Amino acid sequence: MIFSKTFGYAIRGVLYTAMVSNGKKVQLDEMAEVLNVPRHFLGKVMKRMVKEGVLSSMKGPYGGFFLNENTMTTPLYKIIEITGESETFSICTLKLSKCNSDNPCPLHLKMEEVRKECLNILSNTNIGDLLSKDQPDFIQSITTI
Amino acid sequence: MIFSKTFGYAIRGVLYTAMVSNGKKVQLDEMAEVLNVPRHFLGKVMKRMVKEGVLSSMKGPYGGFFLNENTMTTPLYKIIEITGESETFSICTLKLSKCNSDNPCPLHLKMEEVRKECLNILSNTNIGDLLSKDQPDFIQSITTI
DNA sequence: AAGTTAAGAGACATGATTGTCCTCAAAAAA
DNA sequence: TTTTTTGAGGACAATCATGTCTCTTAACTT
Repeated sequence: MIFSKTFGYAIRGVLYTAMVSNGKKVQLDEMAEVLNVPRHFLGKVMKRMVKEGVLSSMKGPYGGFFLNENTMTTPLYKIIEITGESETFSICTLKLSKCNSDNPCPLHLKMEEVRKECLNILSNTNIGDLLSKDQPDFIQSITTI
Repeated sequence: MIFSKTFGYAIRGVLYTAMVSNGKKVQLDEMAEVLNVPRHFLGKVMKRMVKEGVLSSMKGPYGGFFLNENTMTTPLYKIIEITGESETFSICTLKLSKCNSDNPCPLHLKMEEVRKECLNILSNTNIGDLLSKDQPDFIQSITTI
């Protein structure tokens, strides 16, 4: 499954915030540098996360991004929605808009199962799940591009 | 799985050729019109199919595209390769180039299985398989956009 | 041989995604 | 209240996928 770069940035941004902020807030500058992501672009991505309630932010000195009550339980699919990619799971592989179960293209059935499996993963995995593994070099795994 | 429009055009072009050509050849003009695809763009896609041996073509009057000994046994994955999308199956969901089984990103394991399943489908399905179903309105299913 | 028909191929146009730059707004510190 | 720090937001640039236009090349017909 190929999703946008934006999706990758979003996940990594949220995960990084969750990992390093123990009460304190994480600044965009730090985040962009450590994640090796264009700062202003990341800013817009994170802004959308905040707007949709996945994360919170505060301006001014000692401001930055921080977790809220939703963050850990946000399913990855929610982030797919926010980055505008939920159509991924309904768009026909051959890009036929009229393709569906009743009028399937020749690839429809075979692809349907893969699509569903992927949708299941993204719906049933949340941010907390990604963090809860005892991966010693977790930070490294999301910052090494 | 989202692949390019180009991939969709390629598959539909080859399938259409296989369906309507009984010995005779299929012209680009007809194909583009029936498939509802930009003519010159489709031309370039089909050209690549010919260059890679998936299909054959002939210029001049009564020329056009026609099947060859490879067409029916061409796995869909071959067309993925031709349209330059084989990286789909190795690119990390978070777009981390260093992500792999030894140094996995938090999503790596979960996505790996989906990716493998999809790769299996595309490797084990060929053009002939897509045609062999007795779908009465097959042509309609690949021409109705 | 000349004309016609079709694919091949290059140059350019458009649109979406990604990336950059500069300014604004809010929150804290001085 | 002024200054500083930080995210928010708009305008624009670069890149890549897709689409359009025009000319060239090859094969057949006359």
